[in-house]
Amino acid sequence: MADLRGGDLSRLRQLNSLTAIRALRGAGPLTLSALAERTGLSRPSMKEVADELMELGWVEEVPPSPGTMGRPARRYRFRADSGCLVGVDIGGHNVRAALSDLDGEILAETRQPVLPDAPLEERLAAIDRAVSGCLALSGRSAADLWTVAAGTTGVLTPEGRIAFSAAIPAWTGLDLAAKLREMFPCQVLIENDSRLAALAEARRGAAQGARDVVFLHVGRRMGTGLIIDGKVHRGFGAAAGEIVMLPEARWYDAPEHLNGCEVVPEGTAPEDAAGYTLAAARDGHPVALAAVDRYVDDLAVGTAAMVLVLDPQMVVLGGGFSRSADVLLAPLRERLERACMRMPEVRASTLGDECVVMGAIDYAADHLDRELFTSDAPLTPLR
Amino acid sequence: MADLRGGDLSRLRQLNSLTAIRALRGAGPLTLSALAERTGLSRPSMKEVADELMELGWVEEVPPSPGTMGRPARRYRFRADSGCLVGVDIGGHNVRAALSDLDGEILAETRQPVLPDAPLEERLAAIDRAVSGCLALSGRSAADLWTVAAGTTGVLTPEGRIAFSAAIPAWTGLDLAAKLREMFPCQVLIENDSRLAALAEARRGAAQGARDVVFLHVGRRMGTGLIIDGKVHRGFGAAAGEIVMLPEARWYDAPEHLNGCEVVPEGTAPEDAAGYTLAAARDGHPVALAAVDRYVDDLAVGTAAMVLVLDPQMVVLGGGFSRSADVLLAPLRERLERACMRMPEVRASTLGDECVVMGAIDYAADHLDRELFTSDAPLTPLR
DNA sequence: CTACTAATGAAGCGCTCCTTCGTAAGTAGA
DNA sequence: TCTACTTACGAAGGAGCGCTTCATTAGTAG
Repeated sequence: MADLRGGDLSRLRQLNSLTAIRALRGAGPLTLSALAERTGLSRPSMKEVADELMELGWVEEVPPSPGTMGRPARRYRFRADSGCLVGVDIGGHNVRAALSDLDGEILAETRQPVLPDAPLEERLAAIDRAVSGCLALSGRSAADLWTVAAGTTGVLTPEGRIAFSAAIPAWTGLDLAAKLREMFPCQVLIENDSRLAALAEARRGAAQGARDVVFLHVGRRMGTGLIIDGKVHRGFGAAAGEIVMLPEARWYDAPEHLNGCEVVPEGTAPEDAAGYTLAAARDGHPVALAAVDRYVDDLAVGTAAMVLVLDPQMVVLGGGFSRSADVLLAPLRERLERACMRMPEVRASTLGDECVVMGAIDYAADHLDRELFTSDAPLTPLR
Repeated sequence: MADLRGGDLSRLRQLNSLTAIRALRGAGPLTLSALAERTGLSRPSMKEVADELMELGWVEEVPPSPGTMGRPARRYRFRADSGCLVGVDIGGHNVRAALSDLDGEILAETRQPVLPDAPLEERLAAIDRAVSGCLALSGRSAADLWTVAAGTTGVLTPEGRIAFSAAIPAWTGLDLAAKLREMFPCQVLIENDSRLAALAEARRGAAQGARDVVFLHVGRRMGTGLIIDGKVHRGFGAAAGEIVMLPEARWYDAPEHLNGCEVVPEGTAPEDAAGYTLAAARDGHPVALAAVDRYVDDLAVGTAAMVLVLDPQMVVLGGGFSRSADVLLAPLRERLERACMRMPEVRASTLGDECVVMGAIDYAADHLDRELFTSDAPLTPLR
């Protein structure tokens, strides 16, 4: 029983304007006739709508394409550049940011290294530098910012506070949403990084087109992100996907099989240890293979639990260890095959390190879409 | 990027007609002025819409309510009685059916006993008798049927075939949807019984108002139903919620703790065994209490897995054993409290045996709503 | 230079909703 | 029983939006 509001004539115009914007966002520049055909409106009506959208600044004319038969047609395009979205990935060692236009087309990316145990201010400063860098690279100013979406490790509250973060000690307890709202004069969204990665994979990556996706962040810490019915599933308390907390799922200590393997050279930094084991396994080293086997044994238990609960179309493997997906995928598939009712597709991430920022951009773009296409407010003029 | 179709004037009228229907379905009979206020339309426009809906048969006039100041106002109501929905629960020992009007208001219920190992034809005949009984009780004919929604035990395929049913041997492999379409000349929907029970609890029962619900069917066989974002979650292959298949979740053999307890008298029918244990536990019998403890220990593992994955607002306990929820709830809560990131509310089902048929009715009503309110087809006249 | 193609722009029409205002049908009180 | 008051009804006039039609315009092809 959603909205009980009946429509005015102006409501109809609004609907048609939004339909036109949608059509223009979906395809490149379109002529008036093409636009009319797609929206089902007559040409004269379409013209009127287009004029109004031009006046409001949502749409602009581009030069007609030459070399066609007949009189050259006007072409219109959505002014995706009239604002920008920023996605931020706040990790332990790096703060990444990406800037996109309103269509989610990425225009600039930056990275700022930061130490895991850096004090709070330092990390916030890194965020500021990362975002400023993107703005500078793309020749924008903070006034062009419509939305900043940030993903970070740790368990969040629904309001955007950080309930707990193992990877970033200074993070726990912080009201990140409030801090970012102080820094940026625009809409601010906070989400868990694995969830954003999941979204990116579902939109642009390995799981493109799938409505129900389980994303596994395999790395020194396990994490997951769920896409259900095409949307990020965060749960009532924003704590969905935390199956790593269940001992029986055997995820918590699983990475230790790789980190503690005897093929890892003495004195290796903890974040590099698993890489040696995975590399050795790829070369057929029996001890490393056994370690990978034990790792996948454990990994498969929690994964099977998620698959059995949700029956997703696809499982995507991301995170640090997924660079060695060639070593992990086959044994993981084999175990899941035995454990699952219906075997989902299992794929490796195709987006790599930029996964989270892209997901953040997609998250921001989704939010914008919802605001645009489901609100009852009339279209406002764009500066 | 849903629909790119722009609107005509008639589209506006259609929108307003649907809004009016929606308003009338939500509240009882409404006067023209009340209707106009709720939909935001002006009175004259509302009148025109109402006239049209009357002509098409969707709405009818009821006598004005007496005793009011001023000139008595016309009142209109949605003709919920111009069709009916039937929900069917096909279980091992019983086939239940309920008949409702188009608003989901239940008008008749029937039950047909049937043996678990009865041949296929016998069970289908029981379904026919159960539905016919409902029609007779409410004075309807098969021609009034708009939708039949059936819930049954077992694993389904997305198309409504029965992939596997442990409780009803003759069921496995049956194309239930096709069979029911032969029997009833209307829309036929098939769903897993636990999912329908979950829907009923979310709409009318213990979890009313919650958008994300985990329903546990606790009984001789474990089953689950998930409501995510207010809708039944069936998964890509309609196999969601089958965590009982995961040995580590410790669900599969859990009921044995109750069935095999030594307080159960020799020679008790297997379906009654657990009842003795639960009753003895309620009386404080130490052996029974220990059995219940072991049962809940196991139950909590799989439940914690689902809660950690989904972070639902609520967990509802239904199924045969939930009649003894007083014995089970406290220890279950205690274990979940320790295992879960965010503790959900845990409640007992309030709908009892009629849970599945009610869920089936709600499922059918949802389907009808979607057809009505999201289709672009104009309103058709009702007979 | 002419024929052809395809988009443009203006005119006229019909539908849907809105506002306004006089009228009708009740109740409450003298 | 009559009058005043309240509330709904119904008709009239007006504005906005989209549709169809048709003459006009700006290109390409030969």
